[in-house]
Amino acid sequence: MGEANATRRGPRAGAGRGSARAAAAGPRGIPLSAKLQPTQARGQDTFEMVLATAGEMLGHMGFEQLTTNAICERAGLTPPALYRYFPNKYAILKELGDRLMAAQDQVVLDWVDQGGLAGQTFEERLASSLAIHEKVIAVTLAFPGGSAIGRALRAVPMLQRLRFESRDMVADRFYEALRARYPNSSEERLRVAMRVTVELTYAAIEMVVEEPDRDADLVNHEVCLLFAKYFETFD
Amino acid sequence: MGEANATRRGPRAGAGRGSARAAAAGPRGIPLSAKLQPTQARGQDTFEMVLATAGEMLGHMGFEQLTTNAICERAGLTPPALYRYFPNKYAILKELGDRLMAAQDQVVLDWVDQGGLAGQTFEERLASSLAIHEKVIAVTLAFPGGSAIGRALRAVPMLQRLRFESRDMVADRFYEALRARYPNSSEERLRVAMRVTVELTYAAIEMVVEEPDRDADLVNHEVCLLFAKYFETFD
DNA sequence: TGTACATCAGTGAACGCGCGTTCACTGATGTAC
DNA sequence: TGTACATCAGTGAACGCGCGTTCACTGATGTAC
Repeated sequence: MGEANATRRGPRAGAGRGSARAAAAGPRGIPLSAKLQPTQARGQDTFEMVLATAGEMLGHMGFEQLTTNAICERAGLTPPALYRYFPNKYAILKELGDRLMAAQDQVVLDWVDQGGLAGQTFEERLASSLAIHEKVIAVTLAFPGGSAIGRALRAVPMLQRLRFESRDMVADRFYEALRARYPNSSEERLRVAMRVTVELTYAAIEMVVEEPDRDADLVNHEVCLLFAKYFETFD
Repeated sequence: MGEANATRRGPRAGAGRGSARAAAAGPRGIPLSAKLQPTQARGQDTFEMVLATAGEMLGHMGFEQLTTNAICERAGLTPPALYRYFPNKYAILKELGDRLMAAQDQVVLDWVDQGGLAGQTFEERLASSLAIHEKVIAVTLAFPGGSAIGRALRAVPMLQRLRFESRDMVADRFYEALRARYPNSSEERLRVAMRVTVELTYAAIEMVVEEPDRDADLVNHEVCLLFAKYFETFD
């Protein structure tokens, strides 16, 4: 039987390479996107269960130690149930990363839309920036495995691109929100400045999230002061 | 023979747990420190060969894909030669991380000792900070696998501590260099400020290193301007 | 409203591969007298 | 200065484990008439 299976498996080896799914493949040809979207409620539950379990496990371990088998065991599923929706663990990480970034981006973009960057006085801007910092930190801490997912987004080459895209998108929104306010700063400078601002803001947030019991409020305050002063260089 | 080996291996299982080496063990009991220091020139060469090969490989792949067997194959060694000096791949990453951080720290501390933080005018300080930024970036890019090692230092929980220690050490040196200059700022605030400065500086450097062909000079300039303005808040 | 059929969802069991690791051993280097 | 011995360094070959993955199958849900 073993041999029969082996020969029958033959033509399937490397499935996905060059196939329709290749469009969603990562750098090394590893497909990242979900294989199938569940259509029934039961399938949806399973899909979410995998993500919730993986997120929870990432709270206790590095993403390296995370394995599909372990997720299944903990979630009370069998591996084929997981493989029905996710081709591999990176697809799970990608989905978690997408969701974490979407959750973070949403509070930030809402904040921008509600005039978060439009404070008139220095103190106003400082307070506004402090508020969004704390909100993003809260969102990240509330997200199961949030800090580990954040780390994975930096460390896994194929997820890094997603992080850059999210950051650049937020930076573009910052740019648009501030363009009119600082008519004498060049577009080039203002765009780079916003990219730096967003990237360093996220780094500062990670700093607080990774060492949570260590002066979080003081760090937040200094970081916001830092950016408030920096924004005074635009004109 | 297989059985005889199995029984003979028995007492060795879990060696290191509770033994003398446990002192150097990581969070989950995984020992990190080198097993044996080579005493002869030949051993030194092997030790360095492992590190050089691992660093080189990290330039092409994420640290997850890095395996001890693959390092050996590429280095032209057999696994037991590697295991003579390194208990696992994390010990290799740790050694590389130590060396990268030592190389970075050295240029930074030399810069501090040579008055890098002591510029009198705003322009002087800006230029000085730009110089050290570029130097650290150059050191990182010149280090084989530098950017991947930097990522591993963030992502691997057991290496993260080393990164924090290095950062705090540099921040303390910054504090000491500036203490006298800003007598009216509280120790607490100045220490936190230095920690934030160093952390965000490294984040900015990683940003440039990870996306090297993208406005590196503009980013550097903005980042240095950012910190120069921030330093004006001390008194 | 009930039956027949198609599709969706998940199971039990196993597979192959390669990773980390170790064994008994050979060869190279250093050292005591 | 040469020999004997101890220690250091590295080899060839294999092991067990567990990870990712797949198979043929059963059960659950939805739908057409």
